[in-house]
Amino acid sequence: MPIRLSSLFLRTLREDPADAEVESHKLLLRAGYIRRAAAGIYTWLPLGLAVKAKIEKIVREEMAAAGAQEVFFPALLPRDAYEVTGRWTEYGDNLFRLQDRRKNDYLLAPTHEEMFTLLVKDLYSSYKDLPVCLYQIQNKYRDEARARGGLLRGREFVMKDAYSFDIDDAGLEKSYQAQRDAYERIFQRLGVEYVIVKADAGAMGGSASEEFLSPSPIGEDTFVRSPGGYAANVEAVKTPAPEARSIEGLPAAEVRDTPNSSTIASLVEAAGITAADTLKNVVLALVSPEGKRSLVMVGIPGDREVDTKRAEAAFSPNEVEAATEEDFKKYPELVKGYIGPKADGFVGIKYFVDPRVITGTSWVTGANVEGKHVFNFVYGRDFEADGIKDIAEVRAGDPSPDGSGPLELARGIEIGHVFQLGRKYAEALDLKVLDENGKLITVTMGSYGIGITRLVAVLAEANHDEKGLIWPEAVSPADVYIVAAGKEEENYAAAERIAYEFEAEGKTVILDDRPKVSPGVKFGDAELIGVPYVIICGRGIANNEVDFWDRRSGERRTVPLNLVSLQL
RNA sequence: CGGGAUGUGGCGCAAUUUGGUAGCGCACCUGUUUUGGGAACAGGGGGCUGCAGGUUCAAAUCCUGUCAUCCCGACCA
Repeated sequence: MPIRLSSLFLRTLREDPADAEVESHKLLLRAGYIRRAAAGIYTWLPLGLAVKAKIEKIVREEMAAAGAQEVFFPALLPRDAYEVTGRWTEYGDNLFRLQDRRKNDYLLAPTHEEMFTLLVKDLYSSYKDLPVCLYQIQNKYRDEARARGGLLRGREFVMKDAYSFDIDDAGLEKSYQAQRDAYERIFQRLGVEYVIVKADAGAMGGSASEEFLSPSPIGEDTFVRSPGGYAANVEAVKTPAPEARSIEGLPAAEVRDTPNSSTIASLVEAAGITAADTLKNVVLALVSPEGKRSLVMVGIPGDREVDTKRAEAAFSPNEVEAATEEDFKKYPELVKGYIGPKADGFVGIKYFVDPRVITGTSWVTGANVEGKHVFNFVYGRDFEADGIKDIAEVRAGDPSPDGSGPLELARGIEIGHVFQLGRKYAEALDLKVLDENGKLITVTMGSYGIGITRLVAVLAEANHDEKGLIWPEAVSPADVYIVAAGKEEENYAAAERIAYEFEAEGKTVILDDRPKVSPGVKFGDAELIGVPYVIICGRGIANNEVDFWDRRSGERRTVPLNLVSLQL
């Protein structure tokens, strides 16, 4: 049966809703795909549901092809499982918590690692059962501090999450590759542009991790790529260290007066050097998961700022904050504005340096005395560090870690994430199986996510013009959109006939059979709703002709009625 | 959580400065005419102005509190 606009639950809007900012959000609301129920929570209308179902269908087909089996967990979970892994507390304010009538704690699941792990533990106990890969397509709940962009970052959203279970690392590698390949096929079939970037795996304690980003100026993730094909999330970029140089013959370190030069800018101005010649020593406060606060100092080239995300990744699982006045008070040795590395170090403060600070490099840096800096301060001769921390900002033009050329910075929307979790959850939840020698071994896991509802937004974002949406064929709510225009009965009859012909061929049809609606309104709605092919049954019907519109190219042509079905 | 802004029929907005009891466009309903680019005319339905207090003869408007929403930032397995 064609979807009839005369009875479809739909109301299109002529004006942009005031609280929508990004195009996909505006258009999905205007074209009647979704309605806002609360901040970051959306109701799906028939058209929206059709698009979502198309995406899910493709995902299911490719998951099956990759050997994954579908299950379905509750979204409402008891506290227990999350207590074992510590996430009941660790997840913080982002977790939706609630109680039942007996005051037992529950949560709305933000993710399901625990449940999958426990399910496999529940049913399997032999290496012969593995590998196995399970997935679900499910609502997730995260009480985001700030939902944004409509479907782009919601507090309730649909995610496909898959988990692989293997007995060893080689198996995990294979399972990971199978999912990664499936993701490539899924995104290709959906017609969505994507870049696979290396991601930082630190926080989750696993090893390999890659994100699928869809490049977009409204993306929340910044990534880098090189002409030679390197791509990584900024958090994961490893700054290449230059070759160590000889210390021989370098001028001796020299403390000079540099009054009123407590900032890099004023120092550069006063000393006639460049910011890149200076070593900026940033004091950071680390807050451990247990809430303990400690200070560290990191020396980075003076022309760069600290990238908070990179710092968080480098010091994970600690949280990183700027040191406060109170922190400084506890360490009177630190002379603000003139802080520098000390041969014997500061008591209680670890000192790290940027990877670019290597043996033989010479710096201008603080002398730990008000109004003085030390020049020709050479790493490996005059000072050392406790280690390397790569927390400085990455800039366009920086060399790629693999030597494949200068990096370019771009924004992207995360649409998928594949991740070798390893044994973190299996260990925490005691998921073990017997191996062929009858010995218990811990299972190793992979985790693979695709943001289904986010994909609706990403596809809308990438496929629209000023008139409305233009869906890729694979996800369009229908294959063809037929408009009965004009008032003549035969136009409506012809539209009906064509609709049933397409349906008979297995195509899905939206039929605008609304009586007494002017052609302009119908054309406008057709363009707004965005089915890629539109057929107009109007004044041409008298000559057995219809108009065929290609929504994407804008091409319009008149075709004989009997050849209509050949157009698709 | 910090900064900014906004809450008025389904949607977009006005009236708030200067208190006087809510209006316009779209959408919706009825009728007539109209039908290839968001028709015309006539008639009509729908709003405790986010909520709670307060001031006042009188509050959408002033005051206090509170809640919510949006944007920027922080945060975001």
